[in-house]
Amino acid sequence: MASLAEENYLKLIYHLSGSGAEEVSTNALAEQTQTRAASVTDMLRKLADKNLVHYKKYQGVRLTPEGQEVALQVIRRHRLWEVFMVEKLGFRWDEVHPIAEELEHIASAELINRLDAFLDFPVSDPHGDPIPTAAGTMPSPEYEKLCEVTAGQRVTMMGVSEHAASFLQFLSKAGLIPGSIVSVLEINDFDRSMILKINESAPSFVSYEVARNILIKFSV
Amino acid sequence: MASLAEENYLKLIYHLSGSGAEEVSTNALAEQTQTRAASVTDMLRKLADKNLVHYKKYQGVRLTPEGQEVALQVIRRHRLWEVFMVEKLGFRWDEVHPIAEELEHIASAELINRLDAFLDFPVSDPHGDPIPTAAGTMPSPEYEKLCEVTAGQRVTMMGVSEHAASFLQFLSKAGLIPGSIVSVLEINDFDRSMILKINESAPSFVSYEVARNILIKFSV
DNA sequence: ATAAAAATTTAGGCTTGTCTAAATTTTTAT
DNA sequence: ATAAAAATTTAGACAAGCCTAAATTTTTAT
Ligand SMILES: [Mn+2]
Ligand SMILES: [Mn+2]
Ligand SMILES: [Mn+2]
Ligand SMILES: [Mn+2]
Repeated sequence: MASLAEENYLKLIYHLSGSGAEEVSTNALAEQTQTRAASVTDMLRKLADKNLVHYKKYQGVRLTPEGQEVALQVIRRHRLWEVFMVEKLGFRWDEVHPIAEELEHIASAELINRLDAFLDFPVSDPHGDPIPTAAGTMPSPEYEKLCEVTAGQRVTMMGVSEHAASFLQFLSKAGLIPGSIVSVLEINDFDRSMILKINESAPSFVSYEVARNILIKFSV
Repeated sequence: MASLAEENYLKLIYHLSGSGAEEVSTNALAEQTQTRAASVTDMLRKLADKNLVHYKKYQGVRLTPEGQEVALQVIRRHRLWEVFMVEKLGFRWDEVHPIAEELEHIASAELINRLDAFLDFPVSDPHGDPIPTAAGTMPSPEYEKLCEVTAGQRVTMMGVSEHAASFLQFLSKAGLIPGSIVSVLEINDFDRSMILKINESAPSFVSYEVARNILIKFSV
């Protein structure tokens, strides 16, 4: 039904709107799609004609329920393929995103549901992002940012909010991957950098910029 | 490099040319692609400009070495995904072709080579068709047609030369799948139909039309 | 050897998704 | 409250892939 380009726009609108909460601007979409604002305007009109977005000229855009459903399906496919590539094919978590960008457009529901079962119904992808259900709902686990943890606390690494390959590679090297147990040994007041103990290995240093992009939950 | 449409043309030219042996006509391509001859002509000019086919007006088309390499890659991807769907996801062999038509266009070589390893380097797909190597060569096992077997002989079912879902479903019901051991009990001279014993089950009847599309090798 | 038939190509056009340049609307700053 | 700046839309264009209708070339049948 929705073309590849349309699916990409819908997915992007979902992400940029904060899961559908706010309006998304034409320029924000143009920046992320690597296209020009004029091209975005054209597409928004088409999506509005198909009832996939609410769009009023100059007023930004948001997903309709139909548009959100398409977006969530695409995100579900993307994240399941990422799990497949990491868990079954042995890819690293910093390698899979660009390939998932292509695989996410293979539409067969039968394929995706069987893949889901084959992977044992994972609830999150290799980066800790939740996987929408077949029924089209997005689980929203409540994680904190590592930068908000106080010294002396022990937390579990749950995911990232920044997906750049270089960032992910840095985290792997530090042993900071989902599931890692992290104790905050020390926080430097001046720049909010942290010294962490990760899974019983030697203490390591992370900047505020890094800590801000790590999602954690407090260990019970 | 090659677009999705281009990949489909190249793959089709490969198949219709008998693995590159003969020239393919515009009309033959138009019929299979469900497009008009005029559209095929347009595409052939584009493919010729990119040095993927040899094309002379009114004289038909054949693949260049470059074109053949692309075609074999696409066929390799198609067949590996079919193995994946049947072996890992539990699809039936009559269900996977349309989905593989989409998956075959995901280009990542890394993905395909890892998938190949994950599947234990299969040499043929669920229909018995050989899988081109990563290096771009097509294995060509030499199979006979079941219709050429004489009464009393015992053979192994190796594949099919007709891929229609209805045909594949019929074969499954009869237990005629790759690997089955088949003894030809009787051949009816009049219509060349056969009575077979398949894997020790009760004798079953197949028409010449069916036997003609089953590939076998003689058991050693 | 020719005329009819079949195959193929050319000409002109359409849709999707993109572009640049120009016009318009909204926002921001005085 | 305006004027400048920023954001957005409109206008006109283009490539990819497809279409129909008409022209051309090749093949087949007399
Ligand atoms: Mn991703
Ligand atoms: Mn995409
Ligand atoms: Mn197939
Ligand atoms: Mn295809």
